[in-house]
Amino acid sequence: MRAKNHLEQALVGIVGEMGLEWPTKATVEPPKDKKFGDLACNIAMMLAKDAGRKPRDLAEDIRQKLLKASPDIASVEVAGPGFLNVAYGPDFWRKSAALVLEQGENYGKSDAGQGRRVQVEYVSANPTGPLHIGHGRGAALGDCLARILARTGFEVQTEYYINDAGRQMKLLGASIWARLLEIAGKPSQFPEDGYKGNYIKDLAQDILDNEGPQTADLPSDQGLELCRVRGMNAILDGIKQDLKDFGVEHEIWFSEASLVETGKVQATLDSLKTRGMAYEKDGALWFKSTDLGDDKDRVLVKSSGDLTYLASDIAYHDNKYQRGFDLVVDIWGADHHGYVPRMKAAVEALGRSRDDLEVILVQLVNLLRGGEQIAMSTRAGKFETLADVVKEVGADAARFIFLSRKSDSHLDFDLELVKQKSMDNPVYYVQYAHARIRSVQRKAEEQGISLDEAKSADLSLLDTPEDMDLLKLMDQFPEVLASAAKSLSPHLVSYYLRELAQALHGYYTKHQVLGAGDDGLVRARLLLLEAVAQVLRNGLAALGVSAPDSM
RNA sequence: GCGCCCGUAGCUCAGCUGGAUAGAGCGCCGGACUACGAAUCCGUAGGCCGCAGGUUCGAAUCCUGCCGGGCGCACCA
Repeated sequence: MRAKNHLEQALVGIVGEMGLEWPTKATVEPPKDKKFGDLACNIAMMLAKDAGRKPRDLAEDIRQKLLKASPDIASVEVAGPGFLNVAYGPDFWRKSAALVLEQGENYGKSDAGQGRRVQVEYVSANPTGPLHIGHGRGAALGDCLARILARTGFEVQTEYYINDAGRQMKLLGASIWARLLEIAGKPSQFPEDGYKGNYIKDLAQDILDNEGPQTADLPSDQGLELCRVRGMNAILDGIKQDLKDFGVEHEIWFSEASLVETGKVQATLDSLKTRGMAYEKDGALWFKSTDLGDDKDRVLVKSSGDLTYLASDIAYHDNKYQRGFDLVVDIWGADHHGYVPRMKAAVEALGRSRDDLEVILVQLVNLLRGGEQIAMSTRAGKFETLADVVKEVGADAARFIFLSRKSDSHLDFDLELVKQKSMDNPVYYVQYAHARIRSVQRKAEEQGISLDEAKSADLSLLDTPEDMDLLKLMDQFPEVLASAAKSLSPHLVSYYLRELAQALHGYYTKHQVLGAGDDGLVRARLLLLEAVAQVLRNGLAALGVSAPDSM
């Protein structure tokens, strides 16, 4: 980050002096291959046409100016079609370690978001049953995204939307009521589309235990309502607990029913009508979403007078923006992708830019055990719950797997593989790097070398290629976070951590720290290791994964 | 039929706001503990980046058309 900023600034200055404009598409980034230096820039190729010169000639000019611009720049080479390959001197890189230690757990943070207010809404599963593994993926993603955004200068709030107003809730009540009557030995009819899981019977039993056997004699409308409310609350409590055990806590739990009851839905519908975005036809109220890129208009109020889910969802998003969010991020299961165009249309109809809503679609999780697929369906009551999976493999391992893939690719989650403490689950690889450093530090203290003492070490003793690799990687961390935030892609962070851990393990194998011989060198290396440990901690914290002192 | 996502090494996947010989882990094969934790490290082999066109000085990356897989196309949520 320091290096990139430094070079970019220098180049912008030089380009300006030459009377040329800095193109937004110009890039300054680490090249694929280390032999091309620390940073490569394509500016000469971008500007060649405007300047009326050959890319390589232009690059040569810039090269000369760049060398004069800063003593930190050790070398500049013109390569290939006109790349500028820039290398910084060791002293420049050594400052990375000092900076990390100085900033501690704040290292990596930036103000890239400039205080924009962002809401991340995720999981939001209907409270009709326990969370399954697919919800876990959304939970990990949303939670991690919120952590990353908070570290990069956004003001973030997390939220869970409870669909407590619709048909599914009635169905839940009916399912429980039927089971309750069954247990009480009364005639009952289980609803055709009802929820068949065993937890429904447990809920029925709980209600009977708490309310007494006479509950089964209630008139059915009262019984249904009791079961609906009790069932929903019990399931919500379970969901909250499961999320908590997974390291996920939403700040706001927002009720759909509250929107309906307070007349917010009606108000939003009225405002759509006022804007000419809604019209009546066939006894129903329609949203004119075709005006805004949807392929057909959508019903808001059914001819029966009932609200559709879309109506309350539009009102919900209206409410979000009224709460002052600049950007709303919704994390949905990929099976809802068809819903995106109408929601984007809705946001526009509400008078916002459609870019003020970002929908992240999370592909389904393919749950396996030893290569064999495990079937999942909430309705049929056959599934492996999130709680079961977390219990079996641990929250850290599960989270890391979820966060190691971009969200729009399918994910194979093999319980047996995830449990293995090998590179099949890189979480252990990264955590081990941290634990290893901790172990060295413990040994150092046993030998009477304190960490505080090491902080005054002479960093110029760090001069091997492996030292430089670690220093350079640490310098990249703030930018990794910023770019993960910008592209809403937490997996960038887990890939980065794997790379840093790899460099650390390599360093560890090649260079003795405590056995370095020279006292000064021992301290310098201890300091380097503490800086690496700090970055590992900061990165893992951004993922919501622990950084253990020993394993 | 229309729409969205995916198709990169034997397997699981990065890379996709175009850039220099396409990367990682696992697996295979071969090495490294009388040194701070071998949950580690080092090395070898392995690729018409689904196919065909197009744009460009330059395409895994952008555009078009096919092929294959997944998911959607309700006055359900």
